[in-house]
Amino acid sequence: MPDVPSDDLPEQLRVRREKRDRIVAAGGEAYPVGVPITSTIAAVREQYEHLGTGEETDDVVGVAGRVVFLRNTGKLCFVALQDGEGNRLQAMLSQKVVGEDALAAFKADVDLGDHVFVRGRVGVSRRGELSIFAEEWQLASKALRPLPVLHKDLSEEARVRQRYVDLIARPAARDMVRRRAAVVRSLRENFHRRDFVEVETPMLQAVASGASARPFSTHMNAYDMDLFLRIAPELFLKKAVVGGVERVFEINRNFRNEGADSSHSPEFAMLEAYEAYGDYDTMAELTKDLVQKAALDAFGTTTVTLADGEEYDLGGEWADITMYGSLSDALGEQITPETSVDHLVVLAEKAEISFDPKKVNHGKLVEELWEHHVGDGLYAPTFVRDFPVETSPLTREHRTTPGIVEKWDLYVRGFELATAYSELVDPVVQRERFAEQARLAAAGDDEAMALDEDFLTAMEFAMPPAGGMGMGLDRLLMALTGAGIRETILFPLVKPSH
RNA sequence: GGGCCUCUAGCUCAAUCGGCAGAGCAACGGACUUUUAAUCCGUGGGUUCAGGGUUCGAUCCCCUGGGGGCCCA
Repeated sequence: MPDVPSDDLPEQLRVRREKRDRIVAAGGEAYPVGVPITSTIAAVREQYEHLGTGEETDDVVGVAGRVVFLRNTGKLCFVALQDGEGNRLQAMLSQKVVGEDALAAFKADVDLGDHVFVRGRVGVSRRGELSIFAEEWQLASKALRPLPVLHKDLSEEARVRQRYVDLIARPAARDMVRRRAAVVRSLRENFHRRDFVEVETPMLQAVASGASARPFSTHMNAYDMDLFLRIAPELFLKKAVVGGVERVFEINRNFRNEGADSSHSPEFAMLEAYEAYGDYDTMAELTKDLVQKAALDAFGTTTVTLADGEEYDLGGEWADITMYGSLSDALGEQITPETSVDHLVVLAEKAEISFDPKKVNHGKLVEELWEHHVGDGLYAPTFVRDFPVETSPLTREHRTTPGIVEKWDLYVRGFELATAYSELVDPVVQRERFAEQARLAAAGDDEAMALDEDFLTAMEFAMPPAGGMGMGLDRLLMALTGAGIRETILFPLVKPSH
């Protein structure tokens, strides 16, 4: 805030700015280009963990870290330096060792939050704390804002607005970043072992298709043309399959212009994979392996401990149910693809499910009824198979049962984690499905899937039979940690506070 | 979209019935050579989210708007 006169700043900000100014005015460096580190906090901790209380070495190291604890007992100062992973190492500054001037400067210049360099011998204090007995110290970077209290969690709002502070203050925030990275890495390595090729498909699209969702729109000046941010990479990945990239995957962001809540973010990370000559059964095996290996690689176990302490088991075989079968069981009457819309409406009204009459059809009602009577109660990992055809315009019809499609949704802890199809590859049927979506759109369904003519052209060049799968990455992290979606995303969208 | 809760010091939170706006940590001045959220003495720090209303008087009650959270759809 360069325009704010320092008089108007809160005391703690003003004090730090004055220290910076004083250091610089005296010819010192508040922000040196570097400091001569010889080791890291983590390495020193690991290398000297065997030292006993009071033991000292002649090994001299130089390390730097953020000051998270500061104690001054007169002619002796203690400072705890923290690295980005939360590892801490104490430094002791004794007047006898660093000298009177250096100690006085340390007391005058250093605040909680600063990055500080110390060089000295490694040993263990009388109280048993591994320490550097500083022979010299140097400011590595001066903090102008005070750290929050480190003994209490930040408020949920502060966590997302200032994630960088959250990362300094809260171990769970630091873990999430690294766990997420480990999960993504595990997924990629798993795909690479299976000879899948990673591609990136367009974010900016002339037609946003491949899912039932409302897109963000934008404008390209050079072509004076409206564009959409993608809602799914599906159609492009299928074009890649047509072109011979027969095992293909993408990990990237999708954007949906819909509500945001504890399980929906307007931009979210999505994994999609397609396998020529696979089907929804091979996709189920693939998905289970991806999730279980990700849990093992990132957490060391398939029985993960959630944020509330609960243990959740992702290991072993997963339950497998069908949509019509499980709905029939829940209702105590047989529901089939032939069940009339009128009867489904009666059942929906009985369950007090609200629906838009002008968008209603057999498939939507069955899915609504299923979510209400079955889906909301699903907790253990469960594949839900064989969806109505109306709601799955990109999925091929079931190989033996008419009226349903070869699609499954994977439910984990009550929410939808992944979905997969035996892909529809008949270009004539695909065109008919798009035509039906167009009718829904004309009737006012703003989530109906848009027709992509170039996609249909691609299909006419013949796409091999294939299985396809999509999984929300943020949701995978939610499933593995029990956190809300905004905790799994490093910098989630936040409205400006003023 | 609807309902409920919430916004106070740098941070986390109090403030009884509408009556001087507080605590812990943090900060400032001082003491202290083994601290682990040290201890001791002293001090300062507020646009109570914004705007309006009621009132002698509003953090508190009412209205409008904004941010955040939860539940429902």
